[in-house]
Amino acid sequence: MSVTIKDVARMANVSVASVSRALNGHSGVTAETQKRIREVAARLRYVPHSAARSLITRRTQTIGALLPDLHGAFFSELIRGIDLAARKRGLYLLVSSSHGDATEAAIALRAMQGRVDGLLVMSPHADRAFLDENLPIVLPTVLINSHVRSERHAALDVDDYGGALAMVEHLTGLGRKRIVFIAGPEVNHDVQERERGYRDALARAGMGDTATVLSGDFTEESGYRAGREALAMQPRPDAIFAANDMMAIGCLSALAEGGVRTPDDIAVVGFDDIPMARYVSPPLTTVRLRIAELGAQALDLLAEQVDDESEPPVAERRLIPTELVIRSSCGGTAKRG
Amino acid sequence: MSVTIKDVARMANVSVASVSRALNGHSGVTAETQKRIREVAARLRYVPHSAARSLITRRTQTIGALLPDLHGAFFSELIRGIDLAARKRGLYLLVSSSHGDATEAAIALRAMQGRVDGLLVMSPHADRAFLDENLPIVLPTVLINSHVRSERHAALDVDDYGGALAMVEHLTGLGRKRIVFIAGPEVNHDVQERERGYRDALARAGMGDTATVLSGDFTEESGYRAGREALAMQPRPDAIFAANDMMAIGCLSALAEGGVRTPDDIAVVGFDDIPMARYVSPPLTTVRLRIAELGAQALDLLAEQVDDESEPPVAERRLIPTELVIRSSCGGTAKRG
DNA sequence: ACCCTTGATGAAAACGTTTACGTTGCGCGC
DNA sequence: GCGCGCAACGTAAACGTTTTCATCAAGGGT
Repeated sequence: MSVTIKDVARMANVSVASVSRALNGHSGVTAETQKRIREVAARLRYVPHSAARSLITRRTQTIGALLPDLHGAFFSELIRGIDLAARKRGLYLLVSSSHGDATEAAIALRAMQGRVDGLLVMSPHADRAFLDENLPIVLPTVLINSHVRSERHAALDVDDYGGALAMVEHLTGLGRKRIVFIAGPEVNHDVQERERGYRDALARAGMGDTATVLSGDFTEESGYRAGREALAMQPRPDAIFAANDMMAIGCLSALAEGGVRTPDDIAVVGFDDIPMARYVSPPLTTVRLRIAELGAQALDLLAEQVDDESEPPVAERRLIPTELVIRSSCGGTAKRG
Repeated sequence: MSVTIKDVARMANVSVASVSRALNGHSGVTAETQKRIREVAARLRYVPHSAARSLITRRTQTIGALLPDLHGAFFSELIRGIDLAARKRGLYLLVSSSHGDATEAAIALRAMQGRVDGLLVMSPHADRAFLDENLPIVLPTVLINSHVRSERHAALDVDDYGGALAMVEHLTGLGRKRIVFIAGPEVNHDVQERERGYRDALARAGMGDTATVLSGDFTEESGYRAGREALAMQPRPDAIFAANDMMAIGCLSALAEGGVRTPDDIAVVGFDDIPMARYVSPPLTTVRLRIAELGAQALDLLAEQVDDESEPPVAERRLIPTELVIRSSCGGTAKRG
């Protein structure tokens, strides 16, 4: 049926061992015979049977990615980053996403057993117990944007804290005095970090006692509600920092409805830099996440672990920096589009 | 090191053959021994070595997806659809995306050789010659949204034509008389189909001679330019159909700037139903694509082909229906949000 | 009582690689 | 000229499954 290493060996008048050596660039084969073997292989369109190879080398050249049910841009950016980095290293990418619950995620994780050399895990279900239960200890793993701190697994997070800190410092720098924060789902790790950045920035500015947190759930509607709440406050805030862009956008509507000018009366800023952010009115100042970079670096980190199996996996933890995107909704200097 | 079928066999006092049979649910093993073997396997946390299995069965239980550099939501929806359908069938998903040029895509395609049981191909580079050159004939393949008609490969397309047809019929039904179309990149297959739908709908309404096409390239800016062009036309159009939402949004800006009311003076409609579409002012009437369904059905189609290898792959071609989303930018009845 | 069928089980081959080890031939130092 | 080392190459084992074939016991029909 398909052409195997034996066919190549026969056609080139050598043993299978030589073919293997020649094709893998190992020593112990003349440049001349190597050339001949390579030519024969190319002519026969020989492609090594990956399963057979994996069986003996115990390497699959594949890494698995366990991803959550993400919203559009985030997901594609992440995969793009991972995929590009993987291809650069000649690795394959096995993807499993959109798990409804922890059980589904566990099944997916288990299914990847033995098919991958390493694992990229980003999942809301992936808490400590979950990982201990479902992850084979030996498998190199990198946790992406996880709240779990494990001494066994490396982790790579987006710098939510730093981004929020920078954003609030920008607002205080512009002279805003009463900055309220619209929070997101409580369980969300990103939200917690963003709120922490908000509080710390206020504290640094000596305004720690002004911290005010309105509740939200990442939806536009909850942002709208929070906006109306803010309007009713006495004294009124002069800036609103929403934990994500969708809520900021909802908030903008509420303010516009209330006849309040943005940013003149109240500045509104968000987080994520979703595509829509630049099109709302006024264009939204926000924090950009470099998701592709997150994915790429996660893969690199993982690949390093996979490569030197000698080392016990260091539980390194890296942060991906965020970037302040100043548009006009904050009333500051517009640095970029 | 890891636990193999031999370990299970030894612990259960049977041969490896029986273990294989028991675990795969084959006949020729007592219910009793099967139970015993299953228990031992579970206790040892035995998981079959997939490479060894693939080596002998010549099945990898994996399907490959060659995807282009897609924009956010489209990409994630597609993968979600594919992934969900794949998991339902116990198949794995090997992804390779974001190929800059045809060479990169070819390399990626070749690399998947032997690692997958079937292929999902969606790529602007995947023309007839490309496929003939890089696709092993034996490998079941489904082409997604491709302009290539091949008698060798099944194909699954979004019904761009039908969507455009319905949209234009909706506009004519509302009494619009001078409907112009903003085209996208010429090479784009979707664009061509959308334009074809536009022209056919006009022809059906007996307005074939009013067909007017402005050029665009899918960017918001090109939509803006086309909008200004439309404003300058004599007589002015009373409806603008943009080949995608981003251009429609750019067009809206141009009209607003020109002091023209939408939809009263000129209706504006788009295509894609990107998330932003409902948030612009006025909310955009558009055509929704069911991308997840596209992905899911593509996988199903492929899986069928993989399963009955007896049949020579029928070059079936299916269409995924589109859905008209009526908002207020067309001046018609708002049916949904 | 004997043969034949049937069903459960085991032994071993096969899948296509990589690699440890053995063999050969050649050049080089003495 | 002789042994020695080394490079090139071949042989065969090993990886962990599935599956074919053989074996064996039990049971049923004559």
